[in-house]
Amino acid sequence: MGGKWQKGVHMDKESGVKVHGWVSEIRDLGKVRFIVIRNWNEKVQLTLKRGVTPDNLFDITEGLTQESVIEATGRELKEKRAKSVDREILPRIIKIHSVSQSKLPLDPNWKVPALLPTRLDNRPLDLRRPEIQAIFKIEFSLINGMEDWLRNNGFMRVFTPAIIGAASESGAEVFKVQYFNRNAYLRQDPQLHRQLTILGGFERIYDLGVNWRAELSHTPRHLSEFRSMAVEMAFIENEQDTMRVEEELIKAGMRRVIEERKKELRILNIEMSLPETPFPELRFPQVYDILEEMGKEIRYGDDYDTESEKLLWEYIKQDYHANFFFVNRFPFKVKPFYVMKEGGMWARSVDLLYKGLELSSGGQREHRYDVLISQIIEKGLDPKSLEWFTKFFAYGAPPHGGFAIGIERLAMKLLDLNNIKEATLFPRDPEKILP
RNA sequence: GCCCGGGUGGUGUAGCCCGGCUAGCAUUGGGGCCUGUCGAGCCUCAGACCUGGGUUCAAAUCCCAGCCCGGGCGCCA
Repeated sequence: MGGKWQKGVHMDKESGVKVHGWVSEIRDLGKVRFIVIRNWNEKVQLTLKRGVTPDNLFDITEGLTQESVIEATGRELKEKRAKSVDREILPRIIKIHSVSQSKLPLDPNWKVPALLPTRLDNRPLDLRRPEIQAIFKIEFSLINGMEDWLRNNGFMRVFTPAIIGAASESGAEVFKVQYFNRNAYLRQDPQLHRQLTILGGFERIYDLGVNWRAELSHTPRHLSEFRSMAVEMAFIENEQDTMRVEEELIKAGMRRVIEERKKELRILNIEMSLPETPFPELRFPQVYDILEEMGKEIRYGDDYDTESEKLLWEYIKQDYHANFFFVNRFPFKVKPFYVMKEGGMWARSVDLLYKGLELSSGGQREHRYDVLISQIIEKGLDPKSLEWFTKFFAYGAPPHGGFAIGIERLAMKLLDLNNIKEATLFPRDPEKILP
């Protein structure tokens, strides 16, 4: 008999409804026993009554523990009497798939909240909580909305290598891996291969993938392994084109979340509304003046620091009533060799900040072979070591640019999470690689 | 990597300043009572001072080291 799947529940007219899930609560009142199960869509109460329910169901559920996995078939009450569940069922059959040990390492019912390290050590149990599942459902919709927007606007998804033969030169520390009989590195950004794909004649691409950073960062906004939505496009006029794409992309992701994750947003108590576009743009060197007015002195030509990011957010909130904003024209000396210069000292290099946190870096890349080589020399790098990358610019390179948005950072800030690990299923940091 | 703060039953905490008697509470777990509970209730039992060293008659409490965790900074997404 083929039933149909509806909200994770198997429907079948003759035998009634079939439900499954993890046991959330058991309340035994002697002659009546309530078993509440939870799955990723709903909570269902099984009501067992002496005299109505077959006696064997009382027997087999006698030693049942919280977090055991069961399946039940029975009649659904048209008017449920249970308050805090979605449905109530009088079971006829109960099948026990797995009995959980008692003394749980954390309580998914959250009667006693566990701390983050405990939760991450026992992540599969933590993930059973509806509010944690809500985070990842929202993240799924966010990425889906972004990908759909990219596809609808002519971008093609590509996969670039995660293992690279030479450490790229962005300054971030890389993980070394044993590659047969020599050393290789895990990418800290798909940047350079995205550019090489552009040189391959693919004009609008994105790479949704993993990046690794071997930095000893102990902060609520860093991971050793994180994912990014990395976009690259050819034949741009200037870096403004990448900014227009980036803000629409973010908006499209948020629009999708608002459309299909109302329930999850409510669980997390988040009111999400679409930001206005275009996002405000601040530029160096005016950034120095803004900061100085706010009492923060940054030397002309230097990069700003974490405190400045927050100050600039304050400024943007007051003057533009916005939370997203771009910072453009960073000093060339604090950016990598491949960015396009602007007026000698600055670069067409753009960061996107949201609520005071850097979400992405990007901008226009240098596509002129001679200029690229001279910038490598200016940075004090060995042109020979980058030849594997630069030599293809000698055979025809279009103007191009792009950006990479940190997925977990975006999700973290959209959902007001206070640690990026909350937005990661199994986060990796310098200490933690298990589970 | 640097600077702060912290590790008490399975989970979350009180106690630490000012060392001292069965280390308190909640939740969880075992047993019992209850036919509509819903953070069920009531009775009862069980379970802990991160590791190592030092000071002292006596250390969860004071000192040192290590390990682990959290926050800030740097770096970045």
